[in-house]
Amino acid sequence: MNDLDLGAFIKDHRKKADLTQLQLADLAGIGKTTVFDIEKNKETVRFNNLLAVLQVLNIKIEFKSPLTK
Amino acid sequence: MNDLDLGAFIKDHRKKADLTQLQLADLAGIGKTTVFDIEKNKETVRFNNLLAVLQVLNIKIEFKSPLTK
DNA sequence: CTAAAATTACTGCCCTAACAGTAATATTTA
DNA sequence: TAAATATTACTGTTAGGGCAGTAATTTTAG
Repeated sequence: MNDLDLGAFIKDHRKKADLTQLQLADLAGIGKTTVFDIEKNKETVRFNNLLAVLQVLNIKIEFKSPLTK
Repeated sequence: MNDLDLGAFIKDHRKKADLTQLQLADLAGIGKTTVFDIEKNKETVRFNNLLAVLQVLNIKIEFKSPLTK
């Protein structure tokens, strides 16, 4: 599917936002362990936690199919 | 963020693929209850389970930020 | 180099997502 | 219409994600 390294992508954006993992976790309202897991590409994280992180970093998520392309 | 109704979006694609929830669940390797939850927009589902469903339906996920736009 | 900060890693507990089974509705088909 | 199928809903059990706390390692700042 998307072989993008989402963890690295998020980490990069966090750095550019000048946030530590703990700060990002607090802003997203989740635990620091979860932020760490997400940046480590742990896919078993809950979708809402991932969304919370993306929202803080102003990253939008899009879904595309051959139908909607 | 994306105020798309992801559940309805997935359901629509499942219908177009002519799959029942149970068939989709089996193809994705997850339980039928989880498919039901996803179509009901339960955001606390695990990201990997959502990805499995998207993959079966040939839906790609993209992440966009003002930086990568 | 040294000190401070951040990241990575591990632990144990709690909570709940995931699941199969079942049943009640809803929808589709004959 | 009735029968078959699919969806929605609920339940009890189980596996593991989430979390704070802690500590070790790495990175950054002075």
